[in-house]
Amino acid sequence: MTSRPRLADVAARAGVSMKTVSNVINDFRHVAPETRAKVQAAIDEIGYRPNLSARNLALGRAGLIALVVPQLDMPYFAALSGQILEAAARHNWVVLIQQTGEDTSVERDALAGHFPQRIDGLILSSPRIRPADLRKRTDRTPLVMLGERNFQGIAQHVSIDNVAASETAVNHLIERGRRRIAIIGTRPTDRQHPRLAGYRRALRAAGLPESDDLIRPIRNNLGEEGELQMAALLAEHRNRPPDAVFCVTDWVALGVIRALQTHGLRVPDDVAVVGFDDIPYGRAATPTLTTISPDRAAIARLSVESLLAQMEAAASGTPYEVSEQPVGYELVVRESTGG
Amino acid sequence: MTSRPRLADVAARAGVSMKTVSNVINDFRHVAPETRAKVQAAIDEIGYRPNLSARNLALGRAGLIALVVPQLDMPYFAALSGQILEAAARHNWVVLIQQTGEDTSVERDALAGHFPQRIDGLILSSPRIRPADLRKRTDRTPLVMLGERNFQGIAQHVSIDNVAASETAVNHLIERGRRRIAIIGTRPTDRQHPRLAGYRRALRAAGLPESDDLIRPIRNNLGEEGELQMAALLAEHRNRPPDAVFCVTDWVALGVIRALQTHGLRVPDDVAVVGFDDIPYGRAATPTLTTISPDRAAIARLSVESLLAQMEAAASGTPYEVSEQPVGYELVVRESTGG
DNA sequence: GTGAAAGCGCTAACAA
DNA sequence: TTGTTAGCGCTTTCAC
Repeated sequence: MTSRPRLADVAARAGVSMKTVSNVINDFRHVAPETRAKVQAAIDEIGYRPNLSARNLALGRAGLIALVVPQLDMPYFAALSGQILEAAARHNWVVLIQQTGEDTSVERDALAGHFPQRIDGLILSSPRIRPADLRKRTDRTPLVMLGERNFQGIAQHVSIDNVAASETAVNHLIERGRRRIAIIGTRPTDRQHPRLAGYRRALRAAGLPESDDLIRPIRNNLGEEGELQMAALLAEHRNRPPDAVFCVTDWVALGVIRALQTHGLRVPDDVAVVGFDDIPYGRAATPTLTTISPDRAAIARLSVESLLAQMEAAASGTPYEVSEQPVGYELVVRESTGG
Repeated sequence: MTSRPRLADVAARAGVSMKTVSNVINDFRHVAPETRAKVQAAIDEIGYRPNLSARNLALGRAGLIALVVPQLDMPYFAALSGQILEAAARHNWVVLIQQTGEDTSVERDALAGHFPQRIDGLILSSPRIRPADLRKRTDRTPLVMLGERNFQGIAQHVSIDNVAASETAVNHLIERGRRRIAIIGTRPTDRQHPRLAGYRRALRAAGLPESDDLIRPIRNNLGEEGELQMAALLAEHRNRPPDAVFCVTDWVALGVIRALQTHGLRVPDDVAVVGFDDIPYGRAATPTLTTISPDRAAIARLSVESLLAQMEAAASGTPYEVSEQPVGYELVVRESTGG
């Protein structure tokens, strides 16, 4: 056995044509059961495995979908990527993971289709891409956007309902008797921010006052940033600190907890904290973190399936109607809001 | 423009042959500068990008290397994978990430070369694979093993010196005046465990007593497991708890810290804690975690380069001598051992 | 239900 | 230094 067995070798061994072997491999109907068995036996005997480069070349596809995320070592994206890998594998796709390192130009390049390889589809999870960027896009590669921003009618978007989820989180704080609730991770003027919108809706529904000085922005999604902003908040409200904080991500929430503990405040007794994302650390932290847990498996599955649908639409000339595709989420109550 | 431009289109436009275009694309010497410029102009004008399926088919390679890790959402592997992605991209490889989910049979399948695609090389990071598994391997795909176990002369192994690194970590505790140092994450009888060996070496060098009841195993690398084992340790040594704990991973260390705080012990005042791996959470935890930080970028780079060297050796018929390839590490001192 | 042959886009002999 | 051409291994018309 000098080289790997080819389809022709299987055909020779089974005494059938290449077409028949191909039919068996691709699970086509209209193959006589005994022919199928004979071919399968030959495949097993010589240990044949198809050469994907050749198949993809013949089919005119790349066999590759790209997943663009900020960084793989950010826990939310690591978990998400893991799920997408599995969903893609179920459709025989290899996932080309591209890290942007928070570099907007890399994200724009990805949108424009500038990849080291040709790709069949693109899943883009990038907090920085705006609807305007998408409108400029001319590349026709099937695209799915992830993340909290809305892309109404511009691109297929798979996401939880961030407004409702945030409202749920803040309602939970209100139900636990909290009245002075801060939000860390957005600026009061950001009208497009769904998590801020949910926060406001919950306060309003409960008849609680909204005050912009309990809203603090972050420059990036890091624990250090949460720590900094929480410290600033405490400094500004020395006499009357908030009794709860809603953080736009778990990662920020961990920093917030650090700042609170550093300043001698107890979590949740003095200040309750809720995060967002349900990253693995939330369960190992002290205290464990209450959070919104999106159904990541569903996000992965629906994203991959949408790519497939877009390809099929393109192949058949049917237009593909983009939509906002909602997925489920759950409030996970842990120690940081009193268990 | 009905279909994507091909190499032949570039050749026609530039008025040269396909061979010349190929030479330019692959950056061969012996192309007249002006010819090169002309071809490059044509490439830019029609927006040509090579079809990798066709190239790989012609070259008889897959253009793919596989990376096998337990789970992408385990922070150490997420960070490592991110680095390997980048190192591989520099050599024009796409990385097929395969998650084993701690399933040993999946790991064995990977070793045997059972992938959904053909691959050019394999990087395997799996705590469960033993030298014996490797000896049975007949598949000739270039292989690099990662992780703490040694594979002397059986497979290329890229890793920090785990014995020395552990000794460094424990020495640090000793220098801070700790005398009763526990280790969590191994059983006293495991003679092959490099981190246990380093722990023992440090104690012996300092003339400290070794006692097997300060050594606790874990069933898997989880915070919950660290918490459990630390609680058990405290229960057994109620009167005289250890004054420091060396944990075989950061993930376990976070659980250990949880258990200590739950039992009213202060970290590091009462008990100092050192972890291993330098996962991102260590910086966001309270207290921040002292740890051994392996040079992950070097691990990634050397792994990919070794695959390349193995392929070249195979192509030229030269034997490839496997070795233990050491990479650097660093002790990062943070709050959990007193800053 | 099965077979023969053309072609997917690229590389690399071999020629010139 | 550049051109010609035969494959790489698979799918897929089209005939049987």
